[in-house]
Amino acid sequence: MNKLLIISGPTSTGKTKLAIALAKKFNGELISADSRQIYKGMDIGTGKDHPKNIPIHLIDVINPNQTFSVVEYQKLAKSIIEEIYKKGKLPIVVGGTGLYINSLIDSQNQTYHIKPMPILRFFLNRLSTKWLQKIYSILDKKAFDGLNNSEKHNPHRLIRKIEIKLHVRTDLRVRSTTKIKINPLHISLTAPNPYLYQQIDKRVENRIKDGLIKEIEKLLKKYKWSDPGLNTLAYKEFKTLFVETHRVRLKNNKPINEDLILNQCVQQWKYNEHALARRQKTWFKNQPNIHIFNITSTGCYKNILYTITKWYNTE
RNA sequence: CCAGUGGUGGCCGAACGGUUAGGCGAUGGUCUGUAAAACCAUUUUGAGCAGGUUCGACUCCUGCCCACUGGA
Repeated sequence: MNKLLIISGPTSTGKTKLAIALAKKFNGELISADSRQIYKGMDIGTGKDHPKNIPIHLIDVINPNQTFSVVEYQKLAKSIIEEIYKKGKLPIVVGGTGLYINSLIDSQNQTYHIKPMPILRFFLNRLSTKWLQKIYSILDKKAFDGLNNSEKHNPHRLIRKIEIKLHVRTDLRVRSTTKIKINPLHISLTAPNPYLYQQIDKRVENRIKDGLIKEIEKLLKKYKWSDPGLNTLAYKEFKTLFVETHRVRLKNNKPINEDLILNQCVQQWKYNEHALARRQKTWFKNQPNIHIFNITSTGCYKNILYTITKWYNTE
C-alpha cells in the first residue's frame, strides 16, 4: 500500500531537519505543510532556512497578495504525492499547519466541495458577530444551539457555516477525491513550553539579524499590509514600526525612538510565536493515530526511527 | 540638602471614600475553503512601610523609605 510519512509539530522543534534526514534514509521526497511558506518573497520571516540543494514541494507557490486555502493545498499536495508514488519514492509531508495535514489523511466528512461565495462574504464581513449569530440561528437553530462558546463568537467560522447552509445544493454528491488508498504514519514532535520559548526567542533574534526588516521593506514596495500574506507572524508585528516611522517622516516633527518601537515589535512577535506554539500543541495533542515524541527526552530520535522503520517494512 | 511628581496583582495601567477597569503575559481549550488565521475559558482582592481620620480607605492626613525630574 502507498505509504505517506508525516512529520508535524509546533514551531521550532526541528521538523525540517528531521525530515531531511529521513528523506535521505528512506528515499523520500519532501512536501511542505506550511500555510506561510507557500508565499514567495517571505523567506526570512517564515524561516525557509533549509539547504538549497534539498527540494521541498509547495514552498513559494503564490504571491503575498493572493489568497490560498486548504482546498488548494489539498489539490496540489495530492497530485504531488501521486507523482512521487509513480517514481517509487516515499512522500514525506513536513510542517506545522495541522489543518493542511488533516486534509491529506482524513478526507471524509468534509464540506470542502462547497465553494466560498465572495459576494456573500463581502456582506457578512461587515456585520457584527451578534448579527452573524442571529442569521445562523435563523438558518439552522439546532446547529447554532449546538455550537460551543468559542465557535459562537468566531466570525470567520460563523460566516463559513452560513455559507455552507446557503449554498445551492447542486453538487451534493461529494465526488470522491481519493483515488488511491494511503497508509499514513504521523510522527509529531513536541517539547515543554519553556524549552520551545527559548528556541523561538533565539530564532527571532537571528531573523532580525538576517535582515528581516529589509525583507519587509522590499515586500512593501509591491504589496500592502492588507494583503493576505502579510497577516503573518514576523511581518504583522512590524506594521506599527513602519506606519509610525512613515508618519513621522511625513510630518517631520517629534523624532521618535525607532529602536524602542523595534524592540516592542520584536517582543510582541516573540509572544505571538509562543501562542502559536501552544495552539499547535493543543491541535496535535488531539489528533487520532498520531505518535508524539518529546525531543528533549533521551532516545527520542532512536524511538522515532524505530517506529518509522517498523511501519516502513510492513506491507 | 530643598522642591515637585510618583510608588497599584508576573508586567503595564485606569477610575474611585463604600461590588477593584482594561491590556499584556501565562495556562488550558475550540476548529473541516482565511488555520502562523479567527475564537473561547481560567489566572477570584493587590495597593512601598508605619501610623492617623472615618461606620468604611487604594482613594484623605502625618511620618519614614524608594524612584524619577528640577534646583542648590
